[in-house]
Amino acid sequence: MASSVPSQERTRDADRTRAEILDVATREFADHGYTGARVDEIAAKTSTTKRMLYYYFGSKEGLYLAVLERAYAGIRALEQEVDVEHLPPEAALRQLTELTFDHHESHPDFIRLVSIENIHRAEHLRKSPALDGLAGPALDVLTSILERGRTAGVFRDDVDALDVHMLISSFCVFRTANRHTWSAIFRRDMLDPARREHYRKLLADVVLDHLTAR
Amino acid sequence: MASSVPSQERTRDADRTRAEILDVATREFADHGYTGARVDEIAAKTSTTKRMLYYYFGSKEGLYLAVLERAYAGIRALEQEVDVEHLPPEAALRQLTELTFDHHESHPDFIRLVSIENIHRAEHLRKSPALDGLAGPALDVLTSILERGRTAGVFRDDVDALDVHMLISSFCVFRTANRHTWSAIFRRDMLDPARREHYRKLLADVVLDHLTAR
Amino acid sequence: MASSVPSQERTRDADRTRAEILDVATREFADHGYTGARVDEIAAKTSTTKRMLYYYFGSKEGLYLAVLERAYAGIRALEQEVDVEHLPPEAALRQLTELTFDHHESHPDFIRLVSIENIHRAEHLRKSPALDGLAGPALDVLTSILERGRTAGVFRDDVDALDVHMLISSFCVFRTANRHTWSAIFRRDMLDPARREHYRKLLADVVLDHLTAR
Amino acid sequence: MASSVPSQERTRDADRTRAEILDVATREFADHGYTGARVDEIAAKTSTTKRMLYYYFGSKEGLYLAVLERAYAGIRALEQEVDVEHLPPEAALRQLTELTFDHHESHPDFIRLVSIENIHRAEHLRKSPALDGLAGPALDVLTSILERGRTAGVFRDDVDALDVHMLISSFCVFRTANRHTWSAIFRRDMLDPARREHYRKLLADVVLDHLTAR
DNA sequence: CATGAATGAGTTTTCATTCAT
DNA sequence: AATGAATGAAAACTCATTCAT
Repeated sequence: MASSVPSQERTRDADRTRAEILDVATREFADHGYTGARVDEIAAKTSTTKRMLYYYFGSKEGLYLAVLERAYAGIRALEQEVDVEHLPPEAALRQLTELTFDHHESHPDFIRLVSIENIHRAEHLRKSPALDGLAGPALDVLTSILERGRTAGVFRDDVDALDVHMLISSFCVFRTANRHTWSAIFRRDMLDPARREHYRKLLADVVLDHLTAR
Repeated sequence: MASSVPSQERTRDADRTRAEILDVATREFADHGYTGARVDEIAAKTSTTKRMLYYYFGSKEGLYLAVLERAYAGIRALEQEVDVEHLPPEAALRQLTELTFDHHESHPDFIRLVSIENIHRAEHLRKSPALDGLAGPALDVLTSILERGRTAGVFRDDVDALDVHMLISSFCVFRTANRHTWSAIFRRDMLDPARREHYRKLLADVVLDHLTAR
Repeated sequence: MASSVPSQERTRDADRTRAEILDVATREFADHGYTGARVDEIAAKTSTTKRMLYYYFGSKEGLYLAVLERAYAGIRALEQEVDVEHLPPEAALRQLTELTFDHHESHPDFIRLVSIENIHRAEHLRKSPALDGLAGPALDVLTSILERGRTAGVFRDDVDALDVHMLISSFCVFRTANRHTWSAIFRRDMLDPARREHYRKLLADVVLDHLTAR
Repeated sequence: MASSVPSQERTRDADRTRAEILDVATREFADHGYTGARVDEIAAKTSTTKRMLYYYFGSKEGLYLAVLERAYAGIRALEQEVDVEHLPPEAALRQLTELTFDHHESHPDFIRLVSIENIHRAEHLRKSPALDGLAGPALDVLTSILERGRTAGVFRDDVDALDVHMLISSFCVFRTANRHTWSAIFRRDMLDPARREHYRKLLADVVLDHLTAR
């Protein structure tokens, strides 16, 4: 039966091949940076060949771009998971913060890719249409929570949703992105599972303390 | 005068050559990453030749290491500038936070180097003796301020100096390190001079709100 | 015919390329030593490029190793040529000695490579599996001849096959390996064809005189 | 007193410096070959500097030549040590053979230099006047012994002194020069002190067996 | 769609030698 | 007679990409 649906078969294989290449490439780019990653190495770790890689993605840069876009696309999922509209503003904000925290922790490759892309001044990301509409979803939930909080009189009214997002992101990103130099200098692993809960609560406290101050 | 002391002259020239190479190399490594930086390019932007670069630093990695060590050494200067012992704890903490903020803003190359070094899992930094004693100075002032604040009853007593330092650093580093992807997505330049004061105050507020909460 | 079997064709081309590189490299390494040989020069004398050389052999050392292994492998052929079992011991020993003599004379590159490898304290050869089982074949025939000679009472019984092999080898190797300094000092070319027969007989006589002495 | 004879002083220092450089250079050239030896390395292992090396020997080749000439000059000493005229021919030949054997064993660096020079087809040695008159002394004693032996009727009369010298040299040189590949293949160290006497006697026996055969 | 072989331009590194003092 | 710094040419090696089949 399978052999009677060659085109679908082929397509499914093609998708599988593409996905495999992207998986491997994500790991390699995240591990060694854009320049540091080796096309040969990526191909070798794949069940296909280098030729396929060029067939599907055109060039090293094309492959990197595809990796980057897929990584950002995966991130959008966060917002859809969130359902905090029914919670009171403070609880909702705490939960969103913690969800963001969890999300960063479970996507270290993505954070490394972002670091790498920043080293390259986001020249690839900027050219990509993948980020269109990435800002909205990321902020909508937060904006709504802050709104409710302000209306309810529990949140200060001089704060910007994007700044709160920046505060949360900076902590979450830093914890993963700067893990190695931090541990080299301060002998403390910010990703030590034993301290996870501590950091998770610390961040939420910091955010709420600021929003509810005075 | 100087020209009458030949041996010093020679030494000074060598130091000047070394320093010039390090200046250029810092820029190039910060700009393009370790792998992305080109020894040829570094040499070309120098008044000496590629050969000298190997004469002084042995290899590309040796040069990168020297750049990294010098960059971290320059950071130690911060702590010596700080003199907040005479201020009341809250004012002192605010000032230390702002000084740290300023310091990061004025050393973008250093922050890029740190990002790059994290991509490499701090393998170079870890091997270097340059980071010995880097932790202490960075935390001593903060520890003392927190102590005073706790004694005076104005600061909570369940906070770790290193965590406060992490909170401050994460914001300062993120603002510079993730500038480009942030701006690509949210269309807001975190380094826009017009928003500088805003962020500077925001961070200090956040830190103080948390320390003085309840 | 061959052109109708593409995969074999490809393989054969690759083998041909490999073999060509090895041929040229053997000459160059034998001529100038390991350090003295130039990768660029080897490549230039090839119908391919330097890149291919690295593609197949990984590094200059890898290429040298391949050259060395192939050279030693070629030597094993000697033992298979020898068929002296039907001769009486003395005639057999004389013939084996002369065959060894001939073999060395016709493989000057091999002897040079061995000299070179000794300068490097056999560090490459020692790491190579190519020499496994090289000792056996080289000695089996000789051992058998000596045995027969002893049994027949024509050879002394206090001689070691390996020592006889050493005696023969030293003369044959020296004649080629030290040709140049010898000729510079004594004005006599040990490889002069006119003296070939003389040396060939001399060696066999020396070996037999010792084996049959008393 | 010493300081009152500056020119002699200087000369003596100069000689000492020259000698030290030659000592180090001999080791380095013998260890790594002509191309493999590094001028920097030689200078570094010296108590003087690279400049001195060029001052005294002009170039790497000049230094190598000086090393080679000194090494050959040292060899000439052998013949002066020998005093076998009072011994009967057979004993004299045995003793000369053993002396030659001992001499080679105690000059491994010289033998390595000879191998190296042969790799370079004796191009340096040939240009050097150092070898003039090297042949004579080396053969005079042997020639005289053979003469006496022939006259006495104990030695065959169809042997050439130079061929006997070649027979002796080949064994002695091979034992040192090919030590490493031999041991790699046959697992027997030809320089093992425990086998020294054995080889020493073997060679003398072989030489005498041939000379006295029939 | 697949595959090993091939390529050219570039990248790091090395080395004997010389210069300024 | 001495020294650290400097140099240019060459050597080893790498990489993204394409070709032939």
